[in-house]
Amino acid sequence: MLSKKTKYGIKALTYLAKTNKECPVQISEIAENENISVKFLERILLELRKAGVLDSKKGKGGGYFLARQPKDILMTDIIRTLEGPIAMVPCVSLNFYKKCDDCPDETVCAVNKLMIQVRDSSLAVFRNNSLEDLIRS
Amino acid sequence: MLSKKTKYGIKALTYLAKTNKECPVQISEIAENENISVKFLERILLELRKAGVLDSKKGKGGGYFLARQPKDILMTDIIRTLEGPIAMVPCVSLNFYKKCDDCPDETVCAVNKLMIQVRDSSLAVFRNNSLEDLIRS
DNA sequence: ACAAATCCTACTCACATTGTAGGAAACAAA
DNA sequence: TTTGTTTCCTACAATGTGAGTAGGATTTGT
Ligand code: FES
Ligand code: FES
Repeated sequence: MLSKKTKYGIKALTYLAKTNKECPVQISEIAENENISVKFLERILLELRKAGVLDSKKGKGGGYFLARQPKDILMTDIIRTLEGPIAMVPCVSLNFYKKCDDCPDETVCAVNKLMIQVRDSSLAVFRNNSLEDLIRS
Repeated sequence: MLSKKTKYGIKALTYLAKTNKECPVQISEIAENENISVKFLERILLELRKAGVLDSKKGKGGGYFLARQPKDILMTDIIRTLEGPIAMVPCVSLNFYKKCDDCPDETVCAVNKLMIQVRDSSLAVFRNNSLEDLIRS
């Protein structure tokens, strides 16, 4: 199940991409338009900024704005930042690999082989969708 | 993240498919060979039986066995039984559809459109893999 | 009758998710 | 330089979910 955090993050980013403003957009504006708790969204946008997807400006007239062009922000970036691994088991994760404690040998593990296929197919979708693709469709 | 329940379920089923015995196999035997808590596995196999994937025999000499041929047991059956929806958001689930409470209109929701693609690609993998495919690879 | 196995419900415990509180730091404008 | 506005950051609370356990009821072969 997709976490609310990731869901809210995607919605906030699409909001920023759609309302293609020059000036920074405040958290409260995004939260209001997308029905998200202000304080929760605040933390989410902070994570996205630290990941280099967003940039921000403090003080009066401040707010958030995209750090790159929408076409250069891939879903893989967003998902990995907010949701974590794309793979369903740690042993097939490209960016968050970890051995499965309960499988003696992953080269003969049926779950491993199945989940590699699932990872690849999901990854293809996320890689193939930029923020621009999302607001176009 | 794939739950332990589903992971254990798949492993138990592949064990049954591999050790292609005539007689029923006891929970304790599967649990021991696959490093699974006996009582936890007991509940899992019960769910699979209720879903029609497994069948069982009680009393002495009893145990579990596949209800169908391995090639006729698809991953979609197993995942939906143990893990629940394949989709990452309820609004794109084929078998467990539910409206998203926080999205006013799913026809204009970017998350919805993205997750439909993810669902379709995952579904293709699960539909394309039977229990027989898993033990062959 | 007895032993061996599944069946079934309820319970506990640990952890993650979701959301909130409250202030510190930066910035612009008066 | 003061004031108000905004992001920044940490800690906390409430809730929900996952994982595993306990204990007995039921069925079945010998
Ligand atoms: S090795 Fe990771 S699922 Fe078996
Ligand atoms: S309608 Fe389900 S994610 Fe927006």
